[in-house]
Amino acid sequence: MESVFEIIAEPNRRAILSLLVSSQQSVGEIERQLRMPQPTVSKHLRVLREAGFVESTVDAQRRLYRLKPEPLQEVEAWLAPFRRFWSARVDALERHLDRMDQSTLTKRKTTRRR
Amino acid sequence: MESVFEIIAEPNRRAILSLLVSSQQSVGEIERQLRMPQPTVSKHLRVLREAGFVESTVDAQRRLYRLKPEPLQEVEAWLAPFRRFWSARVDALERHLDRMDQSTLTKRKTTRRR
DNA sequence: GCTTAATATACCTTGACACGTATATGCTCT
DNA sequence: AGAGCATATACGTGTCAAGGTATATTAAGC
Repeated sequence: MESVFEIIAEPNRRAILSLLVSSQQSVGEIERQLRMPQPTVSKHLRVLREAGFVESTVDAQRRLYRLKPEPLQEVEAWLAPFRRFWSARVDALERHLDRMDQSTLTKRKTTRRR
Repeated sequence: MESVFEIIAEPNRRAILSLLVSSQQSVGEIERQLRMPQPTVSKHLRVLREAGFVESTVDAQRRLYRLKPEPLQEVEAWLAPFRRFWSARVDALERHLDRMDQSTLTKRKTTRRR
């Protein structure tokens, strides 16, 4: 389980991460919201913690888990070069469509991205 | 091999994708540049093609592979909510640093993101 | 101090997938 | 048509990680 990509390949872990975007959560809260057995949650949290995706603080018997940004920023960084690529493709497609059919130009313009 | 995340979990596949950012490549070119056995390249390309990451066109005996944007945009989309989260964290850190040490303010400001 | 709640860990089993080696398919050129 | 190159597929094997069940740890409250 070396790379950040292997970590987020697991659906349950992605679910946990998405859940933590809103706010920190205890193990029990995660368990209930995602309907997964407690050992499963704990094991995935361990993987996420060791990979730096989350950190935990102690609150009585509970442990509160919250996100840490670095690993996902690593994914973001890997993705960056591709972003240039696909926005170029979208632009090219739009230019192509503009030439093909002027009648739908207005409609498309309103929903154009970037 | 359902999700796009499982696809990009494999390091060789990520290498192939990164290689294709610059331009389309034949199987042999990929094989040589990444120093991996030909069946390995072909098998990974098959996975990438079936998942929509790449498409191929025939050029005599060669097959030229090029990127398709959609699956990686899916990753991008999943990542989006987290981006809000970590830029907030960075801002908080910067404010904190601004208070701590005014002497380095100028230098940091020049390299600040977003 | 004992019981209960919250979380972590141990152990086992199963399945998936990446790799290597060998072979098949397909195209080109003479 | 046959030889040679480029790419794809088949098959057998080993590894590793996820899940389930059971149990251990730690803290709280009476």
